[in-house]
Parts: sequence; C-alpha cells; structure tokens
Amino acid sequence: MEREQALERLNALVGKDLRPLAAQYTLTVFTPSGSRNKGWAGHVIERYLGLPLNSSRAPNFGSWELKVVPFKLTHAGALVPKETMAITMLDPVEVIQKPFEESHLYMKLKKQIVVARTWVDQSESVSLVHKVATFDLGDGELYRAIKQDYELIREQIKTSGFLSLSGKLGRYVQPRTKGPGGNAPRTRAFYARTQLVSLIFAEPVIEVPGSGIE
DNA sequence: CTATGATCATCC
DNA sequence: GGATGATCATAG
Repeated sequence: MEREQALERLNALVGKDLRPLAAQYTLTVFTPSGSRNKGWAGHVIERYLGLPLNSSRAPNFGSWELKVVPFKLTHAGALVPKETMAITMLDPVEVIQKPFEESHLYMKLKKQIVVARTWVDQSESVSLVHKVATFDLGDGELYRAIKQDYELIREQIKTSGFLSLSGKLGRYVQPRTKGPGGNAPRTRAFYARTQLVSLIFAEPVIEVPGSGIE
C-alpha cells in the first residue's frame, strides 16, 4: 500500500478507540494469566491496514515505515510522547560496514507514518487515535544531527566495542539494550528519544516572507 | 533464538 | 519524572 492511501485510511481513524478493534481482530491485549502484549496497538493498526504480522527487518510497507507511539496527558493538559520509540535492531557488523545512507536506521527513518494514541493507564481501557503524522528525514539539519548520532555510535563500537554502547549516547537516536537483559545484555537497538518523537509530530513551520515570523 | 510489534520497571 | 535497562506477546 502506498503511504498516501494509508494516510487517508488512518486519518479516518482519528478520534476512534483502538481497544474494541483489538477485540474485533482477536488480538491479545492481556493474556488469560494477566500478562500484557505490549505491541497490541501496533498490531491493531497493522491489521487495520491489512498487513499480516511478521518479523522482517525491512520497512514493513516496503518503501515506508509504520509506527505507533503512546501519548500521555500532562498536568497542564497537553498530550506529549510518553515513551521513546524503538526503531530497529543495531547490528554492529552492519553499522561498521555501512555509512548512514545505507543503514537500516536510515531506511526506517527516511519515510514513515507515525500514529499517536492516547495512553491512560496500564489497564488500557481506552486508547484513542490522537494524531497521524507523516515524517521524512529529508536532508536538512535533523538529517545531519541523526547522522552524527550514527557516526558517534559507529566510532564507539570501533574504539570501545559493541557492548560498551549504552542509552546515554546520541542526541536524537540512542543505542539501548533490547532483548534478554540480565548480567550482560548482548543486544542493542536504535531508539528515537522523545524529543525526536515530538519533532515528528511538530507542525511544520511555515515561513511567510515579510510577516515577521521568519 | 532473534526479529517484529512495543511498553514496563527501576534508578537517578 | 525523565532516562536507561529489562521485558512481554507473537512470528519465522
């Protein structure tokens, strides 16, 4: 499916509650024993768009990537990102070999649709589709900043080793442990910091020459 | 077992 | 309360 078509379909979902849809698609939110399927909202959106669940590392729609992130209400009444956003696994061999432009990280950030859903509490009794954003990394300042994060991570792998990577690194994109933890986590993934998630949902600045807002 | 979908839990 | 590490369900 092309991104434009998916965007239309998703915009029709704004304001709707995802929870009944999970039931309709017979997706697990909580197992009978009470543990949770953390990816339930993402699965609902994928099913809604007609995508079968799979675990391929390529962008899920071929040329563009779909994500859903929870937003929470602040005391001031604004909806803001609740969490960082997992992007893709970090393969040290690939990162050392490939420049940013050829990386999985870049492919996943190049063109995407990100759906914000409301998060109330862990019972997930309701979750409304809040906002749908298209995002293209482009070739501007943000592109250069994220490429810098990638290069930083790359250098640290070279100088100190893959296992030295921690979530402290990176301004917009961080390398965090993911997968089996314990004494010595062996795997890392790229995560978008909440600041980057905010930028993805920020209204584009429209410059009006002569308006004084330039 | 490791990837996907992600959020939870703990530490500061 | 934010940042970092750990973890859950499911598919291949």
